[in-house]
Amino acid sequence: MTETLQIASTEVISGFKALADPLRLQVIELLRTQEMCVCDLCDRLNVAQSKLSFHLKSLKEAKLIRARQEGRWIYYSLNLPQLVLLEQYLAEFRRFSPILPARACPPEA
Amino acid sequence: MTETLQIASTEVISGFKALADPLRLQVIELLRTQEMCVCDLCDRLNVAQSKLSFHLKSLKEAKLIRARQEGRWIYYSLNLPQLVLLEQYLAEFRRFSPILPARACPPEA
DNA sequence: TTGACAAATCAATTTTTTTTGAAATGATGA
DNA sequence: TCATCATTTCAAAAAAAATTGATTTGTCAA
Repeated sequence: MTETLQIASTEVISGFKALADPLRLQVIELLRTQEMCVCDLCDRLNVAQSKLSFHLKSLKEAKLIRARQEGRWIYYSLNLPQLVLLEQYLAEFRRFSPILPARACPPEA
Repeated sequence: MTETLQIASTEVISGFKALADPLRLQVIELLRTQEMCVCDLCDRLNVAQSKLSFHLKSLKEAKLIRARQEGRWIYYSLNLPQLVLLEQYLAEFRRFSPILPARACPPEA
């Protein structure tokens, strides 16, 4: 395996972006153990529904959650594989990082 | 082990926030294999120095990188443990997530 | 000392993201 | 068909983050 300069994909970036907000992270954590409909999430997070909707959209676009409609309700659930993808992106750094040798900047003339 | 509702720490959030930008992610990737001084990073990323400085600060505040001064140069390097912390935060989800059972919203009267 | 250079800081501006409340959509059951 | 309810969408306002160019800080070497 060579250098593998990982051009971070848009997916990775939008994933991190979606996780970079306390409310969205709380949503993710609530969905950790079970599917939930919007009204439940609203109640538990005590947040206006249109606000929540906005954040759910961002999580969904980042593919971190999935939506399933059932009658008038929409159930959201975690999309584990996408979280795993981000986890693995980070794991790469651990995998192949020399012990960070210094490197002289002014090219030793 | 019980529910372990992980109140995502500020550290985790600022970590993800710092990673949620293409330029900052590129910095992280460049530092993956070696320490680098600001001028090198500037060159490689072809970006104004004050702009880079702004982003380096955000990465540093998130503890994802460290700075070491040597003469007039400042060398930046990855702070692996902090990346690992984020990795582990994500790993938690994989560890303890039931296969996402549905849950009826209108409490079955 | 002084001049040159690396890097950080600053203030002003621009861009992006978030919040808010109101309106639209769409499914349901009477 | 109609009223109701869950949710999304929208437009305007507010807040936060990023960009820019100029200035400052600090270090070194002449």
